[in-house]
Amino acid sequence: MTEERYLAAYDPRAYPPVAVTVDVVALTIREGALHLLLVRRAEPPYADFWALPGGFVRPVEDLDAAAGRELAEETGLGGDDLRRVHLEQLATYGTPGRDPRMRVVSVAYLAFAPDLPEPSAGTDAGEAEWLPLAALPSRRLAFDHERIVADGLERARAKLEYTPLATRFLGQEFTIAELRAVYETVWGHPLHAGNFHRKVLSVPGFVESTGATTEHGGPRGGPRARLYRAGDARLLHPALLRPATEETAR
Amino acid sequence: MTEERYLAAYDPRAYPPVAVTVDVVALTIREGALHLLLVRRAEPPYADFWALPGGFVRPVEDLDAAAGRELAEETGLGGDDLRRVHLEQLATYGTPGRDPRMRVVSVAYLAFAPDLPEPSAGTDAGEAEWLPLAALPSRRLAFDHERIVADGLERARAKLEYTPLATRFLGQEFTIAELRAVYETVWGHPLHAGNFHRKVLSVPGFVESTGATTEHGGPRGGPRARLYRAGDARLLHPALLRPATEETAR
DNA sequence: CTGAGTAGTTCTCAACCTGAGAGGAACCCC
DNA sequence: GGGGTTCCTCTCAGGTTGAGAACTACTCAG
Repeated sequence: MTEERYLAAYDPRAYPPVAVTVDVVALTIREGALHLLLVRRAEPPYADFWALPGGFVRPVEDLDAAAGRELAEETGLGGDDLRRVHLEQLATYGTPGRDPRMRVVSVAYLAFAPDLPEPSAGTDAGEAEWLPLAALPSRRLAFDHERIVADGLERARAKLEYTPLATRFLGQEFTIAELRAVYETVWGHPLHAGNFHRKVLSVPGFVESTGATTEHGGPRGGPRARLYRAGDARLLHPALLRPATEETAR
Repeated sequence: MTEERYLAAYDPRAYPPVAVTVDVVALTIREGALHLLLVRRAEPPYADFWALPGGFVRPVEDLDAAAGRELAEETGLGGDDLRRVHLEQLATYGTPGRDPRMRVVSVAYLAFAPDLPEPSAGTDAGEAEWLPLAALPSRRLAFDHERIVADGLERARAKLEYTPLATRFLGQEFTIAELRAVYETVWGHPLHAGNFHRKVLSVPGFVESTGATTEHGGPRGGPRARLYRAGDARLLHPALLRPATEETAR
């Protein structure tokens, strides 16, 4: 059996070393637009390029923990704030040559965060920023990070359909209109306010009422809105499907 | 920036080595039951335990290629047969201590295969077998492979909802009833034949008619069935949702 | 060869869900 | 105080789903 042959005959220490890293696609919504957390690289390769926050997994550290640590380091977030962030494994990228220095296998994570204070605040160094996604196409990222971001975005769009994770972009209490704005921002098209409202309230466990309303109406008028918090569902049934996008990815 | 500090100050060669492996959750349907490909380990750790087929990623080998190679080695499949198998990345498992020998990060893959000849046929050694999933609970697997299998099964069930991958469990041509049997097997409950039929034919690109029918009726009677082949859709719109499973994973 | 049973396919009908539009009411700003 | 904006609810038509039944073509046992 090949596995056994390898385990027996093969001493990994004798082979070219492999490094394992984590990279985080961290998304948030600021001023109605999706933003991506990027850090500026100081050293080659790709010096001065922007890249996803990430780094080596430590010798005794779980992958999830490494991703959480990287996110905390770059955002300056800790404790409770960090606990409000959704973090999930996205995919693993390990094509030979993706890092010119050595074989690097990178486990990518996807994070949804509420609107946070400016990044890099807590950390020791370096430039970090929340980049509006609209500005991304004009910026080349290090390594294969553009592909990772694209995969992350697609995953994010899909996740909003069948999970209540849209609430992770918002504070503890939010209005249905704010929740709708999250969907519109991530999916990139407007939704019918009335139908969205009906649907959100009809899915069991998506949101629960706090009984309270906003203090004031909206800045441009309109009544006060009722406030909700996230419910206890982890999956939405029935799902909130996004309007058909013409071609079904044939 | 922490990543940079590491890259500069940190020589991975000086650290305890990390090994990267792939493991494959390969599923097929034989005699109306889901089966999982397992190999028997010859060497410690977990000698004599059954495990997922897998092994080290070679120094210059892409992750997907490594998974395909492991699958081919254990099934004795090659060329065209292998091309009919669906292979996708599942998730990555890297908790420290999951392999007692050293730090091992394993990239798991999920495969859907049509009913294949007995495994291990083409390979050089070792025991390999297709185990009916019903027999799995009574068997302890090596490492954290039970968890990986559980994750793979959940992914498989979800994938059948919104992709046409159920066809990958079947031959080039199949009847709607055979397709329905795949869904019933993977989801674990019976489906309404008439409604399933209507739905499959109404989703664009799921299946296309060959114009032919089976040579004979079924073994216990019934008319000949029309034959179809997989269509060109890669996503099902609208999806084929599985009946609500009581608790919505609250 | 015949009749009972099985299964593929189509149809019907009620229940539900969705998209689109409209309207009432609360609120902002001027 | 009035115009414009937004939250929330309602209505209605169209589509989809779940359940059941009908029709027909076939196999198998007798």
